[in-house]
Amino acid sequence: MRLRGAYNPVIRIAVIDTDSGFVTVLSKRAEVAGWQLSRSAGPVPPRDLVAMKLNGLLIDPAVLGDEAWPYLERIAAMLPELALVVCTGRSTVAQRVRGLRLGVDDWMTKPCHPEEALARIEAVARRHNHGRREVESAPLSAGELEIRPDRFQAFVGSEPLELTRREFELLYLLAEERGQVLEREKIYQRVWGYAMAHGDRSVDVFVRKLRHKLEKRSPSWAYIHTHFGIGYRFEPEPAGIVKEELRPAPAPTKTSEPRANSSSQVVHKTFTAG
Amino acid sequence: MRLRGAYNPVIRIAVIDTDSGFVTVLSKRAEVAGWQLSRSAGPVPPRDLVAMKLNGLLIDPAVLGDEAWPYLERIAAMLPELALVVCTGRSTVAQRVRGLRLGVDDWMTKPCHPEEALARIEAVARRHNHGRREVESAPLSAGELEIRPDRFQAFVGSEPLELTRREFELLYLLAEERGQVLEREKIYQRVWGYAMAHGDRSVDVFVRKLRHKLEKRSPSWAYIHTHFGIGYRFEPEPAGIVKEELRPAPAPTKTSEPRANSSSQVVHKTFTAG
DNA sequence: GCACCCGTGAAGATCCTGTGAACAGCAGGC
DNA sequence: GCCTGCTGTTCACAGGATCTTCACGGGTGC
Repeated sequence: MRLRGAYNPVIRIAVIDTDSGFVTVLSKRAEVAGWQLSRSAGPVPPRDLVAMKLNGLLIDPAVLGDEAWPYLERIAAMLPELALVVCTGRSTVAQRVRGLRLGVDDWMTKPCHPEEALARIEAVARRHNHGRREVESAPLSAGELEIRPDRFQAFVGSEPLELTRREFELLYLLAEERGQVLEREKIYQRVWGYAMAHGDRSVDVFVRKLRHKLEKRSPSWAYIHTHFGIGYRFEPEPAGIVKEELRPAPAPTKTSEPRANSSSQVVHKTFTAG
Repeated sequence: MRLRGAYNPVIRIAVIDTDSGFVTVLSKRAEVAGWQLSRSAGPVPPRDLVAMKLNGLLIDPAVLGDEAWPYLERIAAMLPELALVVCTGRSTVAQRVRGLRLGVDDWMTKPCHPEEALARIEAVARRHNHGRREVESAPLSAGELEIRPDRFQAFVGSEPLELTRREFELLYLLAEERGQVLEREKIYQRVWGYAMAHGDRSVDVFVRKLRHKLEKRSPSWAYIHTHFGIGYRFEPEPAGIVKEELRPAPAPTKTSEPRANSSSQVVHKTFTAG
């Protein structure tokens, strides 16, 4: 195995099932296909699933007992990217529909063939990856900035910004979607890999850190713009633009003081949207 | 409670199947869910499928005979965005795996419950929309206006209207339903996400703010029209038009004064129908 | 002419973001 | 094992931006 970036192409799936015969066969097939498969006979805490950075989860809810529905629901909500496939014994139409509406991606009935199980997981993953970006290794340029995924670092000239990993990933995501306004939830989902908890301010804090480091190395550019009530947008712009030219008539009433950059306060915002 | 997008795209699916009973029930359910469903008893040329702008296709390959595999393959290749679901009689594991690997997203076995069929299509579509850049990122044009969901903002030329989030969502909703008169309650329901309290004037206030900003950037057009006792309608019209051409006979009575824009008062209303 | 509806402006409440700092987790070095 | 530096997370506060609400008056339909 080799090191890979944050954007790893290895397919990692987990199986939660007590039918060891089925799981063993599945495991063999998965190995042939080059997938990483981990198995468990009981519920795995959602936190751990997050840490495993899974692409798919095949689960028999029967092993969860009463906790099955809440568990599935929690998983689906926390990890919307995860290919969540159920494979279980008899079930009613209502149960299947409930599961699918909850966020389960596919529902198979046992006995099911391992090959079909893999094919279905694959189909879900393919569907999911469609919208996704291709291999990311090409450096991006923006303003004075050069963002190099191969180094997990951004540079101004030859000076690195000394970004930490999360900072880099956030910057890279924003820069990839240059010009687009990204909602906080989307950002969190894509950088952290799971759903943002209500009230989490991490994205804001990291944006602040990024701005700080960006400004240190590239003071005359503004890169990250706030969109009130929505999220952030990446777009390199020469700083100091206050867009006066837009005002039809400045109408210098009385308080016509320049209002320019007072001391160290810097205008990060363009507030295109509120 | 949080803000939500107001964009509710219609889901369009097609069914290719000869089992008219099944299709009829399906069709009923789809209607209830607010989906558009079109039916066909034989193969539909891929070109036509493209033109239909479908979100999903439910198909029984049995009606295609020998052409089934190539047909499925062509569809999957031409329309990777389409949720392609098979629902057919008995099949072998090998057939199912082949189908899934070809690009079929889900494979059900008849007899299958219509509700489950819809739930599965929905599940595929949901998965698909996740990785994807917003479905509704296509900008709308109206008069001098360009409405860009990717920026949560509307522009005239390159000048943004500087709409806040709510203002934008309201404008976008109205523009999506261009030409339709929308009741206040409906508008509130879709933009705010919950039912409007009796006597709430928020919609009116936001329409006013919108008109104000629209007029600032695009003074020679009227976009939002009031329908007394009902609600509002979006339709870009060059300003100053009083719709004389609609009256059977202009019959220039006496009040033929230009009634043009007196000072700052502007006519927002067209009052086509009370 | 009379109810009712809508446009308008403003004020207060509410929500959102920037900011600084404290806290927790982890890895490496001693 | 213990200390230390680096990261990432969480919290509380303050200043603004935005949203809601209200009252008033003119407009509209009957």
